[in-house]
Amino acid sequence: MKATIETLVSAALAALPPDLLSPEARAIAPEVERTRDPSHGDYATNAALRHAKAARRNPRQLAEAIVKALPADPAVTRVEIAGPGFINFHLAPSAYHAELGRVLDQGAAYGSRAPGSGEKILLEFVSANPTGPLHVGHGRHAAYGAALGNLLVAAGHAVDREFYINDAGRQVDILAVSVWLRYLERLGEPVPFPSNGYRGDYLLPIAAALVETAGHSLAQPAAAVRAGLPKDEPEGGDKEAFIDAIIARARELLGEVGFRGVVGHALAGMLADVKDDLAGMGVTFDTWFSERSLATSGAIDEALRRLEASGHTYRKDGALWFRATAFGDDEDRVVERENGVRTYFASDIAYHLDKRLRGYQRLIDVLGADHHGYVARVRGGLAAMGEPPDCLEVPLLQLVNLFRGGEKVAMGKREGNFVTLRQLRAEVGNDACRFYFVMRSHDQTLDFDLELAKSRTTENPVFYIQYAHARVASVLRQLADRGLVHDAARGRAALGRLTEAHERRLMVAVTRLPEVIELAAATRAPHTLVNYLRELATDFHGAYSAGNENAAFRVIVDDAELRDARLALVLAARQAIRNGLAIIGVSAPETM
RNA sequence: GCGCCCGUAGCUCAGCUGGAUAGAGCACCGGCCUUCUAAGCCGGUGGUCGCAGGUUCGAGUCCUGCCGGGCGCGCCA
Repeated sequence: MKATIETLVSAALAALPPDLLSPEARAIAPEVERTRDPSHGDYATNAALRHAKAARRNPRQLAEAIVKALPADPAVTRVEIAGPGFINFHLAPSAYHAELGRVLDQGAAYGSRAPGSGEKILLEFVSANPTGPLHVGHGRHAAYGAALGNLLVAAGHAVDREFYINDAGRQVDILAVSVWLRYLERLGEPVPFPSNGYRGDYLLPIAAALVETAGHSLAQPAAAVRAGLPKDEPEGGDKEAFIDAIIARARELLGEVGFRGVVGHALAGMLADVKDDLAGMGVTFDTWFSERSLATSGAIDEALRRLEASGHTYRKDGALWFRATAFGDDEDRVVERENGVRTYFASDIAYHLDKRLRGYQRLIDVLGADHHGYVARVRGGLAAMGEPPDCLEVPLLQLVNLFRGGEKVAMGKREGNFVTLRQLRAEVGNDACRFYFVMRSHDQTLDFDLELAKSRTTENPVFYIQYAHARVASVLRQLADRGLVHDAARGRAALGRLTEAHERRLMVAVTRLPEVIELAAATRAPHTLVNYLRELATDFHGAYSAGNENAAFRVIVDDAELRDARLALVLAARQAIRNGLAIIGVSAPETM
C-alpha cells in the first residue's frame, strides 16, 4: 500500500518542470509515512516541505503543484494539503480490502519481500567463549541476533548466521587443562586445582566423557604432574605462574598430540553444550567458524601480507604494528609479537577479510557494548586491506540486569552465582525469554524482571499478544462447535460491510506489518516489531471486546455474509500476529 | 583524561533516521462479564523531553558546552 503512494508521489515529482524541482532533488526517493492522526488521512508525504527551499517556492505552493501532477489512482479517494505543506492521502476502503486479501493469500510470507532483492549479509552473533556455559547476557545476544536475522531475511536480504568460535589462545589451554585435571581426579589422581582454572561443575560431564572415550590413556600419576610446580598465589604474587606451569607440564607429559586431543575433546564438549542451549532457545547458525582455522588456513598470513603490502605496518620493539591511527583509531596496534605469535587483533582482521572474500557485501557483528573500542580498529584494518570500512556494521548491545521482584540479582562470575541462560529459560520459559530480550532497544540497558516475565497476569506483554492469537483460535473453535463453516470467498467479497471504527482500526493495523518489518530491518531494531505487535494486539482486543459489549459486533453473528467478512478480518489479524511473533521467535498458541 | 551508550509521565520504556496537538504499559481513580477466553475492554488523572546555547519553515530527534548514570580504553582473548 505504501509503495502505491510512493509511486504516485514519484510520478508527480517527475512531472514537475525543472524550475520547480532540480534533477538532483528528483533522484531522492520521497518520504511517505503513515499518519498518526486519522484526520490526516492514511498516508502523508513531506515532499513539498523538503523541496520548497531548492524550488524557491513556499511549501504549500509547491504542494499544490505536486498534487496537480499526481496521477489518478482508484486506491486514493482524496488528497489534501495540510499544515505547513504536508500532502495527505485518504485511501479507499477497497484498498484495505485488497490488502487483507493479500494477507490471506500470502499467509506466512505476508510482510516479507521476495528473497534476493537485498544484500548478501553475514550476521555474526553470540560468539561466546567456549569455556563456560552461556549466561543471561548471551541470551540477549542470541535473541537479538536471531530476530535480526529473521528481519533481514524478511526484508529480502540473503543472510547467513555465523558463530565465531574462540578456539585459539591461552584460554583454550586453560580449558583443556581444567578438563584434564578433572579427568585425573576421576581416575583417583587428584592434583590441586588452579584458582584461575575453570572450576565450574559444567566440566565434570566433559571429563567423565573423556574417561569413557580415552580410558586411562591420558592418565598420569598425580605426583608426576605436581612435581616441582610453583605455588598457586591467587592473592598477590604471580597469579599465572601456577596455571602456566601446569599447562606446560600437561604438554610435556601428554605430548603435543595428546594435549591437542584433550583440547579437542574439551572444545567439542563445550560447543555441544552451547549449541544445545541455543537450539533449545530456537536459535541456530548456518556456520560455526573456528578462529584457529584462520591460522592453519593461512588466512592470517594473507591478511598480514595485504597490510604490509599496503604500507600500513611497521616494526617497533621487535613487534609488527598496524598503523591504525591512520584510520582513526586512538593508537597503533600490534599484530605480531616479538616472539612471532599473532595477536587476537590479527585474527580479527583476518576473520573479517575472510568474510569479505566469502562474498558478503555486508558484515554485521552483534557485540557487547564493552567492545565498542574495537570497531574503529577493525574498520581500519578492512580499509587498509582495500575493503570498504562501511561494510562492517556493529550493533552494540547494552548489559542485562536481572531483577527478582524489584531486587537486583547479583551476577558476578567471580561470586560464582551468575545465572545461566539455561536456568533463565527453565524459570521463565522460552517465549518470555525471547520476548523480553528484544522488547527494548538494543542500546538501552535491559532490566529483566523474573517475576514479571513469569507472571500470568495482565502486566505481562508477551501474554497480551499471544492471548490475541489464542482468541482467534477460540472463535474458530466456537464456529465449528456451532456447526458453521467459514466461506472465505464470501467473506472477502463482503469486507465492505466492516465499517465499524474498531474494525477499520484493526484493518489498518494488520496492513502495517510490511512497513514495520522494513523499518525494523533497516534500523536493526527488532523492538520496533515488538511494539507494533502490542499495538496490533490492542486493536484486536478492542475489536473483540466490542463484541463482548454489543452482540451485534460479535464475529459469529447470524448474518452469514457479515460473519464471513469478520472472520476474514480476524484471520488476517491472526496471520499478522503469527508472522510477527515468528520473527522474534515467540510461539503463537491456539489456547491459553 | 579520551571514546561509546543512555537521560522523555510516579516507575519501565516507545517516539517511524528533522514533521502536524509528545505516546504506550504499569501504578492510581471510575465504569464493563446472561451467549465468540475479563490473561480482556472503555474512560480519567499525570510532561520545563537532564540544563544552556546553536542550526531552520519546523528540534524529543541534528551540532556545541555543561550536569548525571552505565560501559570501555592491553604485545589478554
